[in-house]
Amino acid sequence: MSTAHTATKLPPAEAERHSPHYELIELLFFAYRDFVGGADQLLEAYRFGRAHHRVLHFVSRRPGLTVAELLDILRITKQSLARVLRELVDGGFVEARHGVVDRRQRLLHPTDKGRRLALQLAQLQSARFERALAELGPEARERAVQFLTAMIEPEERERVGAIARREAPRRALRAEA
Amino acid sequence: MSTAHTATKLPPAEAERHSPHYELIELLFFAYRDFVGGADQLLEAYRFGRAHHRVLHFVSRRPGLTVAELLDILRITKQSLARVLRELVDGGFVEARHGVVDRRQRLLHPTDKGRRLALQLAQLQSARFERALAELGPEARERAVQFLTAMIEPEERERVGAIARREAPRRALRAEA
DNA sequence: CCATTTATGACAGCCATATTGACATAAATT
DNA sequence: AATTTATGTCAATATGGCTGTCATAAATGG
Repeated sequence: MSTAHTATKLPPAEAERHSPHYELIELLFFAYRDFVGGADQLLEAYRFGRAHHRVLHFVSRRPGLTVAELLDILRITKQSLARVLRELVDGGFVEARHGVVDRRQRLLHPTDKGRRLALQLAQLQSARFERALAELGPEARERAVQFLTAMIEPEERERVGAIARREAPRRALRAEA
Repeated sequence: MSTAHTATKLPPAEAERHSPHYELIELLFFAYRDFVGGADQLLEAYRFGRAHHRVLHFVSRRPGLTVAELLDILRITKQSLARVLRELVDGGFVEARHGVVDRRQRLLHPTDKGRRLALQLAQLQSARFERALAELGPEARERAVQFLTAMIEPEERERVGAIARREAPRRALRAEA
């Protein structure tokens, strides 16, 4: 595979001269599949899909999130978000309060019911991390954070980190009704 | 949040008494999104989707794979596989040779064209690992393998490992035409 | 104050990926 | 000869995306 392990000078080859990290590629594929698999099952009971989960998750994590911010996080289109958001609102999992500072905005909040479901889902996925970390050493958590962060596009990291560490939105104050 | 943070005895709670690992959950979400994102772009040029990628990947990794084995790896239904496999065969990326030992089987092989595309995709994703690992220490690779393995369902690990380490299929010899 | 931009919603239609269920065929196994 | 296995196929359906277009209300800039 593009090798040439003889002792020649080995032209660095534009793409990548090493054999690909197949093991890592596959482990990440299977790890992610199991990671989302558990939640999917629970969601079925509510007739929700992954899209609902993602929306509910970020709304719970950042109450008062605007639709635009959510679109930016999820990187989907308004139309794709519309249906799942409507279903979550109709089902009483999320509610939208119109902004006071900017009354065009719909600031999204989880209801108690939404918070409970979001927590349940987070605990499910968290349990997998908990078990994995327990199998590894005491520094495993910190290392996992570093590894996963390194896997994210550098330009994205700050934004992602802000969400993950639950910092205040960079937008100014946003009172709401 | 089912809390009761008053200073009562705090029964250990069946599910999980700690606050969930939100940071890890979100980092994995974003890391995976970026991980598959690059390949998705390349695949568009061929009018293929992720499903095609997965099939091509595993067929390239395990030439001679049977349809049943592939279904077992991907955990999708026969019908879901049918279209993408047909498109890959029609496009000349994969070819099926009927088994000699068991003539019902279709042993799947990548063509040269298929191998090239698979390699290109693997290099793309591999480059992300390469960059990430370079940012971390020299033991990062081994640690990543351990972490990702720990994230996989224990009962799945052996099977996954067999694929990832590219061991011979557990089924006996399978000559082919 | 008017024009423009912004935040959001909504409709129609399309595509990709997956599902289930039913049925068909050929080959292997008992 | 009967059954099981490996595979294929058809029809119908769900989900989660997409694009394009249009509408409305509110904010903002000249």
